[in-house]
Amino acid sequence: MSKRSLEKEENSNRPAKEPKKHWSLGLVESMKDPKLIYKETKNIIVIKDKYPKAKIHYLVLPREEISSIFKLNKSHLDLLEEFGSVFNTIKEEHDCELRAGFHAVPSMHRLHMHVISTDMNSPCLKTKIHWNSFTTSFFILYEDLINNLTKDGCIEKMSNETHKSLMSTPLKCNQCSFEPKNMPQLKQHLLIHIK
DNA sequence: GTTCTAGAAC
DNA sequence: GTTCTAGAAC
Repeated sequence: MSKRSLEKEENSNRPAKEPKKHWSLGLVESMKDPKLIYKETKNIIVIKDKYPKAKIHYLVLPREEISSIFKLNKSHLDLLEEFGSVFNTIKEEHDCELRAGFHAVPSMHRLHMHVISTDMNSPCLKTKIHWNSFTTSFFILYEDLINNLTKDGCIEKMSNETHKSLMSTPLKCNQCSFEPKNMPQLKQHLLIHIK
């Protein structure tokens, strides 16, 4: 008698034919989820980050299928100008300091600009990589990206060496000179900066 | 991107 | 013994 292998479907309600999508397409899926959409315009959708790394954390994405910052050229400057307008609008709607920028090495598909508050106070902020991806030059500020694109006509890829080096940067508070020993100590320390 | 967890660090 | 980090995930 042959042994029947068990189906390894995560969701048994979903038709088995539907292939499981790769995690890196998660943002494209999230853009379709009304529960996650914060606001939208003709060319842009703003969603709430599913794993926010601060009290406020949104993602600004184009409806156009631009996979990452590396597909950008000068023809996209108008679209990016709209990113800036959306950022200004979001700032008007919030009482806290907000920063806008892009990860130098994005993990997820679809060009996305992070709009994140400086408190960095969130249960989803867990690792050194999380921290360094928002507090080192791995985080390309919106204005810097515009300047680089205007100057070079494209966004240069970061070398693996630079990437590795930035991710292993020793922890340092983003609001003072404190250098915590580890992540729990950093997270505890961040609380003193909350008004 | 997150989850899980082995083993390093304490 | 417990806390914490960091690498694999087919």
